[in-house]
Amino acid sequence: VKRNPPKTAKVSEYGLLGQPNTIRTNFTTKQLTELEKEFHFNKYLTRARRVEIAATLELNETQVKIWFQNRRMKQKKREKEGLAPAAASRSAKEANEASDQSNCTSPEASPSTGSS
Amino acid sequence: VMILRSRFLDARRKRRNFSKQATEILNEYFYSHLSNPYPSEEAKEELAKKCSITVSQVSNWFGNKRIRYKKNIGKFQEEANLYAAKTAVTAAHAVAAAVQNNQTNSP
DNA sequence: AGACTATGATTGATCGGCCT
DNA sequence: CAGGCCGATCAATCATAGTC
Repeated sequence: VKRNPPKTAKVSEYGLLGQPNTIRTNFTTKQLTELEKEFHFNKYLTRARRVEIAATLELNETQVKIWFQNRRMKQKKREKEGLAPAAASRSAKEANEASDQSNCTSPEASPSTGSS
Repeated sequence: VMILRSRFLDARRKRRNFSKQATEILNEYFYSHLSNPYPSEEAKEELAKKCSITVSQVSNWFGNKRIRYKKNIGKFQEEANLYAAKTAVTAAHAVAAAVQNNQTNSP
């Protein structure tokens, strides 16, 4: 009782223009790092904060808003999966790494990517 | 252009193909619900259990399957026929069993 | 061994529903 | 009625596994 039609009827009806509207913008590492940092500070944004971040990172307020929304969903999914696979193992060994947050879901660490 | 490689080694992106049996089960569901290949949360949980994978993986599988199927139906025609036939056979067996059952106890 | 294809996962963005 | 959030999905892309 959730989905009826495949929908996505007009996700970007670029009628007579050769410019696909819905472009999947590629966030830079810097933008992602800042967004991530802000997320750890606050899971939710206030209007003011959103405006500020958007300006700082040169993004639309909508993009920032959506990023936070997706980020929250991502975290929820992570939490959910990180605490269920224990089907037949009570071994306290891998009790888990729950209680954390500092955990970085996106190890941006560019190892030795001296890449230029 | 160089700075765009931010999608690097997502360490955990270590993928493992699902077992042949799991794929079998997923495809069976997909092709038997081709008119509406959107399993409910409950159905996903059931499929996940049968396939020994997570619900998220089931979701990913259906998401990828739906898009890729739509993108090139022709490429999946053979597969579609194969599962359609398999489903038909299963149904036929069910009917046969029902008939037999009906005969044995229907005075 | 290398090119090409199949496939699982990730993610910016959209859709519909619900709430404030 | 506008605006934000959630849950599900889409669609493009990444990186690896499998095939030839």
